[in-house]
Amino acid sequence: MVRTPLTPWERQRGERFGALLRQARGDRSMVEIAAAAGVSAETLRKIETGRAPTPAFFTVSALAAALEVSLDELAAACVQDSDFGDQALSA
Amino acid sequence: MVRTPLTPWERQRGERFGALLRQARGDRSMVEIAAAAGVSAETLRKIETGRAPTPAFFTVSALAAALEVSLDELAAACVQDSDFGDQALSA
DNA sequence: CATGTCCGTGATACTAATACCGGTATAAGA
DNA sequence: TCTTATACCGGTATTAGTATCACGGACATG
Repeated sequence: MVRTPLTPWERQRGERFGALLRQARGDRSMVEIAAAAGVSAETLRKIETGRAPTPAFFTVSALAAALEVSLDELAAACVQDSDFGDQALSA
Repeated sequence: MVRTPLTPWERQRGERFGALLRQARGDRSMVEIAAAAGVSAETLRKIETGRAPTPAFFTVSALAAALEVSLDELAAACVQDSDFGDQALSA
């Protein structure tokens, strides 16, 4: 095996991450935010639903800018409630 | 064409991003930082050399945590000197 | 009721990220 | 000199992100 498949923990983290983005989006439409971030609406939808659990850094950066949220807060919020911050280290 | 290939601008942004990470790493070794972040040394090297111009968000997040740098500062630093901050927006 | 629009979704296609392997170069130390 | 450690490079394999296409539901308007 060359590329490690995503662990269940990583997928759960992706779901939490997507939920955070959806919450930050509020009542604004997906296409509006996606257009503002320069990504396709389907990509945003996959990230929000957790079907793209590990999106690209600059994609997240653009979305965070469009949503006016902090990247550090996003990253921290995805790990805080799991209390497994170093799980990736043991893998 | 389904997935848009990386533009030259995106590759240059990746090079700047990698240079920032290398600068933040200082004299510490790649394997040390890579192990602390939970990624392979080859991945870190590719990101630093710009051969992986759009790394995953959580990969960058783990590296930033290992390097003790801010994600927001990293993202901002990659766009500041290019003066094309809204290039992705017009796409 | 028919039609058009907007939004979200599922399926598919294609590119890129990640990891492992081997080889090479350079520098420090025994 | 030989060994060791670090970093760079090329190739390969596999998974995953992203975009385009096509579909269905909601909602308004004719």
